[in-house]
Amino acid sequence: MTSTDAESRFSRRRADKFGERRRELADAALATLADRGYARTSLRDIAQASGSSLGVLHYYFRDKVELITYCVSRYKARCVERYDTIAAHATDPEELLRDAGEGLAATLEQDALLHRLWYDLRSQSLFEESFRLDVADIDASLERMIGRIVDAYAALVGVEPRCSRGVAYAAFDGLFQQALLRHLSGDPAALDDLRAGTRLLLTRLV
Amino acid sequence: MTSTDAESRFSRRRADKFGERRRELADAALATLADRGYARTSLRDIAQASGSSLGVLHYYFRDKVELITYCVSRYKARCVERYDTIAAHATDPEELLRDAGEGLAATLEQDALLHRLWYDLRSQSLFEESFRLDVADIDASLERMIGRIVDAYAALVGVEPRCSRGVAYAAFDGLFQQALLRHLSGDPAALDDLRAGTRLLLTRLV
DNA sequence: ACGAAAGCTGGACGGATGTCCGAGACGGCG
DNA sequence: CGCCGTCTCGGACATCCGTCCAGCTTTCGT
Repeated sequence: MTSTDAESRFSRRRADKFGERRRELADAALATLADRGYARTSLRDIAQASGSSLGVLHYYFRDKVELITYCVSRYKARCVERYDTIAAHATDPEELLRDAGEGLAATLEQDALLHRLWYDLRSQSLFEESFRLDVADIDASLERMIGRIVDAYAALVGVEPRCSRGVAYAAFDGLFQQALLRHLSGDPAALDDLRAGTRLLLTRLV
Repeated sequence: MTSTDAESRFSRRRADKFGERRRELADAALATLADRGYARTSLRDIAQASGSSLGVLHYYFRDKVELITYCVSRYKARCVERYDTIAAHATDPEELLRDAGEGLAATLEQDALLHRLWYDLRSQSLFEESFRLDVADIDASLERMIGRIVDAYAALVGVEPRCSRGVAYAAFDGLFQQALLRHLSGDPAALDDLRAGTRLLLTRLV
């Protein structure tokens, strides 16, 4: 055990400043990651953007992998929270169709860079095995969220969903990814097409 | 103009050994990219894997960006060719449903690493603007291919497709991407689920 | 108020990367 | 054979990266 072992330092206290600073640094790192992308973000970028230094990063995180992993797991929490707000509280099918499309379009517009980071990290996980577990966790939580919307719509129209959650999530994810691509390329119709596509997929898949 | 300007050297000849060697090197580079991923591939990796040297790469390509861009455009040609073989020649709907699912599953299994590279490059294009045009070209050609399958199926059952090509491609792409993720993670059911998902999407979307 | 622990700083280090170049090898033509 | 343009090699170079550390300042318990 070296004197810079983050683990032992952490366990030495209760639930304190140390974890708080870790979260603070991780959030700053997340902003930089979202801005530059995984492959182009160095520890120096993160340090500079967060107003700290290289030493601080290594003081709170054993190495870059631990930092990124911690960032991703925190990012996951944000994702789930973000998507859960879309869990439409509609009382009739038409309202839910509108809410679902509107929710997806809203998060696409507001958090475009975070979604971009998500697709970046998911692609990286195809090459870097150390990311796979966290990525699979996020993917599963997103699948559950789409599943809730599909189930809710099916219940409102009084039928059972006619496709698996996996297929439904895959289709919506593809739709969302294409919309993100076009939105970031400056296509003004991307958001409206996402709304229309959401409505179409939802009515056809259940 | 320096003595290493690939452009002028190229125009100095007809259509000759120079272009041929470029293609040869680009194909070797493509294999390395597919193996290690964009972010983890260096010029030294490419040189070593292709049995050449750093100097040769810089002799035939001005810099790394030109190499990668040329690789991607060549990769696009492969992609289109590959996907065009799926253009099912079926004579009845049931046969096309089977052929389409079988074709997607076959290319997913045989060319998994190339498809992985495609999703990697498409993610990178969200950050690196210089890739966007080529990526958009590939995306458009893939959308056309899915469109042909959808149109063919609709014609065989005697109706007009009930969704835009964009939505259809987005849904199939999401399905394929999820299948790739699971296939590369060792999920043995990924291929069968892709076949089933293809059938489901095709019948629901037209 | 004092000393120890925690927190932080800036830079040093070895290694990897993209770029570039000098020198040699190859191959066709005079 | 001898020459010269084409091609290739391996290394030099500056830069950037992740890691690590010696020493400084701040915080806090006693």
